[in-house]
Amino acid sequence: MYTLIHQDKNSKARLGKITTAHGDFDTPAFMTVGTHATVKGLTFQQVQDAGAQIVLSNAYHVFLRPGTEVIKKAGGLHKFMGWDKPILTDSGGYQIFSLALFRKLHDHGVEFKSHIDGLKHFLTPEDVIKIQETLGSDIMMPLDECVHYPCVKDQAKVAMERTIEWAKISKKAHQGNPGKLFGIIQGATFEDLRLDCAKRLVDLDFDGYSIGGVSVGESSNLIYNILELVAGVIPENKPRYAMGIGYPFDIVEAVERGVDMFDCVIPTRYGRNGTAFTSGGKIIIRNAAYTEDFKPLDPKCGCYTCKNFSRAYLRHLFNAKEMLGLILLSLHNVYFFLDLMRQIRAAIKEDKFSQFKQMFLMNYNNQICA
RNA sequence: GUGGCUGUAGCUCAAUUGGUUAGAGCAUCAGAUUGUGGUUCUGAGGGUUGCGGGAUCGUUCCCCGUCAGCCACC
Repeated sequence: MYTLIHQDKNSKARLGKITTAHGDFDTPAFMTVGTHATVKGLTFQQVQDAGAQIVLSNAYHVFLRPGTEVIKKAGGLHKFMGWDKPILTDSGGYQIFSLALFRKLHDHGVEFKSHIDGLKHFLTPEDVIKIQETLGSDIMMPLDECVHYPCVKDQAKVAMERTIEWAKISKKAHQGNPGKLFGIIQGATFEDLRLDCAKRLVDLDFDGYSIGGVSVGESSNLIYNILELVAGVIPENKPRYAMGIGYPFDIVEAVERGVDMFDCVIPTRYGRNGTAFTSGGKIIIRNAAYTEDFKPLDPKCGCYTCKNFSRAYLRHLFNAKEMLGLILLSLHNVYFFLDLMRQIRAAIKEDKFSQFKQMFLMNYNNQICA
């Protein structure tokens, strides 16, 4: 499934390719998030034009609405949403964290009380695999338990053990399925738990390994530390996926530590809330400073938004609460993240990742666009 | 012209019928958002209470004058 194409000579950054039933994608890869079978605000044509080779969706959310029966009748998630390239589906493990008020955890599964209609749904690890099979997911995540930060060690260990147990059950339930299945490494910020979890999941031999339970409130340095530690024990021939990461600088730091895959709501959520990411740092487009700023968001960007619209116009759209503002900023942010990945891959190919990182962070932190 | 009602933050309105530093929503300004619960959350600035006088220890509140707006009647 994973082919290592080139290992950067001066860092752990690596260039690779992942093969799925719906085509290949290059790594390091960023997956735009399409929780409800849509990348919010964008058509899949726009997502593809921005350079996306794979998108992420969410089994639990799609299971709740429209429901797996509808997806089945539609001929699978790809056909339903009109995207014929790879789809990775998250299991609902993150919803154990993010929807903590709506669920009860048990050793054999999780009971969710739907935030949509209040109905109770008990989901086992087998159920979650079955849902993802019905969706026709190319890369599946097993049900896992993601804990809050800070978390006491005893609690982190319980969640980790449960996650490993569920991983075993998921692997068994997944047998014979064409989709790939990853193992999710938990263990919060405790190095011994992380190493123990990684080792035991590697022994179970998954198609790839996710590093979960990061970016849940801890500092960047703690995140980098765990990523470096865990990436170091995942076999070289398996992809490493840092779930929910992150800011552009987080992605660059993680790539340097050998991480291959990322997903994050940041480009679309920030886009909807009026923040753009640029090579010169973050731009909060509502700020009065842009009232008469007729430059593009990022003069170095080749996206439709930057080629056609000014900061002043985008600020106007946000102030007037016009939906085009959300769309244009989401489009730019998605393009920016995907373009960042293209630049990262190009740098690794030439063994220049370290120089790239240094330049990128310098420009980004100096706010040269602002 | 006469009578009545209303004037409080940029806007719409509060202020326990005279009592600490006149509040709120919206707007403005700034910040937050990490495997998405789709316009959210947090903070800040902003007042000569139309203006002038008076009574009172003390007034957005009571009295007088004046200005503005609205309504009714001549």
